[in-house]
Amino acid sequence: MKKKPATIKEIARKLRISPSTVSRALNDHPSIGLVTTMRVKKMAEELNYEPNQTAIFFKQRKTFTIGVILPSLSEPFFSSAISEIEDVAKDHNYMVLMGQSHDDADRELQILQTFKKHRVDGILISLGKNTEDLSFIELLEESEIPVVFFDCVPNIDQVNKVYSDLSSGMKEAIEAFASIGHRRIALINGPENLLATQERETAYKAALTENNLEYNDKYIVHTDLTEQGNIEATEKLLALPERPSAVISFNDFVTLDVMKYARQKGLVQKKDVYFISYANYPLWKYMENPPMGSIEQYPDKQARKAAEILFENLEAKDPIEPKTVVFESKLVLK
Amino acid sequence: MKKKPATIKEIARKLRISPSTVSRALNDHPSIGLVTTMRVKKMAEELNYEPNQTAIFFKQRKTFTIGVILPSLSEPFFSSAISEIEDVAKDHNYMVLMGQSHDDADRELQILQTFKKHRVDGILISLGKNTEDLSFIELLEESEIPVVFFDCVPNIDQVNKVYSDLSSGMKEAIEAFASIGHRRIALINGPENLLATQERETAYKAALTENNLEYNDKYIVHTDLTEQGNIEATEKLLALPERPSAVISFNDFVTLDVMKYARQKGLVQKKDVYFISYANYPLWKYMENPPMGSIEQYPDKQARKAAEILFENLEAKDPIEPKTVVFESKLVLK
DNA sequence: TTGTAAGCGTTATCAT
DNA sequence: ATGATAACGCTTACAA
Repeated sequence: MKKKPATIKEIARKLRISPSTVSRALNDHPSIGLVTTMRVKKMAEELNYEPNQTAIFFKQRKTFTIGVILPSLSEPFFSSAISEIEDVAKDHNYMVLMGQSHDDADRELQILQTFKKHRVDGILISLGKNTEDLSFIELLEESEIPVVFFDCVPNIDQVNKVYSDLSSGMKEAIEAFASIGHRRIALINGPENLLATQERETAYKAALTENNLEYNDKYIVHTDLTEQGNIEATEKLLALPERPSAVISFNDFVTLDVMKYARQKGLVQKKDVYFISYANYPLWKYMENPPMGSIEQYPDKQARKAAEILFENLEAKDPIEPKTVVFESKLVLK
Repeated sequence: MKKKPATIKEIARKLRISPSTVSRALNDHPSIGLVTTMRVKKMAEELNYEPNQTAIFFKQRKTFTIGVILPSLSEPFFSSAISEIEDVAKDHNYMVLMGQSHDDADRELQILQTFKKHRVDGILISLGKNTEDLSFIELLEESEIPVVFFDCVPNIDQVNKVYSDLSSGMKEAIEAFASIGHRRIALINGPENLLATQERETAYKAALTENNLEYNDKYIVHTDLTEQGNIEATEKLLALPERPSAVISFNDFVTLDVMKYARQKGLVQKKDVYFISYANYPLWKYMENPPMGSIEQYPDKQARKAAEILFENLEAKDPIEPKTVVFESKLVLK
């Protein structure tokens, strides 16, 4: 026994007035008499009337929904980002459609297409680590859906993007190490094809130079970010004749593996070796022996800004020039 | 210069055929000739036609969207839950609207209403810790939106629910402690008003009895789950004349604080005191000195099952009897 | 095999 | 102050 939700027509029929009057009354249109308005509202109440938003979405060509694509919510970085996004969306009376790419470019594209099908009003996206084909951006431009990239952003102009400048934190990290006497500072970097990897490398070299430290390519190793890869990278460093005394790694997860492995090899942290990494893991405070510091990238600030830019676009009458916002990363000592 | 998306009408006009033929051709309706079908598809391609889903949603009274409400994505438990849900949804060609209650009953209700407004086809919800007013359930029943509760479920019949039986894990934990000689086993429980707290307490007492251990109410303390609360609870236990040698806590986050505090007080883990807690933190493997074990509740299994039940309901012709599925919690030693 | 027309629920325009 | 009508884009009886 399905009882369909009440409609404006029904209210109109019961009240023997026209649907348009009902519509206006419900929207407190000034031209409708107080009495009528009251009668309509009362009847709406009685019938448990709820406007059919799908009809409204359809008519208004707007869904009050934004789509968010990010690699994985299991990374604290992104779960904290999406929380901010949800809050901003809520303030604008929008809902959030969510999709995880799991760093899979195909899946990313598929989510994007589904978002488009669902006619989201705007899109926030943090690209997956393997996304290389950026042609979808043109597609989005054609369909005039505003897009803001954050965190992992495409290396092109004329798009909205919010990201973190990795070099400021790298500089602080190397300064911090240098100031307590380290001269052999290694970098455990990520997969070589990643922009994020290249940025770290550039920043690393620049910061060494600024601190009058010699660059030695033996001190840069790479990991594919798996546990196995992290361990292999560590082994390479440990095998060096002049072992590094300080290590900066791609992210906290890498450092966790590296620290564990180094511990097994009998190395004592903050004595034999010091660690700093790009932050994506907020629970160091519980560790008995945390690394020396983390380079923070402030996912919440990035995400909020990205969402705000998106809503500026959504609420603007005329197209807005693409914006780029960069937040400095910052070393935070533990 | 806005170019509106192409519509079926446009294709029809250009091809000088009727919109219905176009519609049928696009949907591979068997009655339409192959030639026509081809011509239509070609033209659709040329015009970059994309069906306006909002119109389809409206007409079909379906949005192919499910809403998921959960307390907070920052808890690994829930981020892993929502990943499963997203995967199941994807298999059914559904999208996921996401809302975090942050354990705030008002916000929970508000999200629920927005979901209803957006006409989601179904809802998955893990109740917040403070939700006491369950009257919204009737509202949902009236609007005939299928709902499946998971993890934190209401204590009523005639609803779909999937949750974890806390007592099996508690039993295993106490057995594990008893088998290595512990006789003074404490419970650091959560806020007293929570169902989850009451369940733990009941299970704790039952398990003690089963293992011929004496129950002493001094060994149950409560925390409000803040760091401060966790520490105070620990202090109470440490102040006891006969200090417990083993501690089961409400969840891993509590244990993290407790372990840290105990360490500061000079207690050595797995010598002076042993820990087990309900799992919500998957990164113990990186710890130098993890607790003895965690009681797993398998968020992924719960969430998947809940989603599957939801889709059964969504795809069923006739109403389905409410289902209850219980997974046993399990002690996993580290 | 294809076309015609009605309808989904709402709102905006134009009349009265 | 209120009503009639059309329109949003699509699907689907029913007709031809």
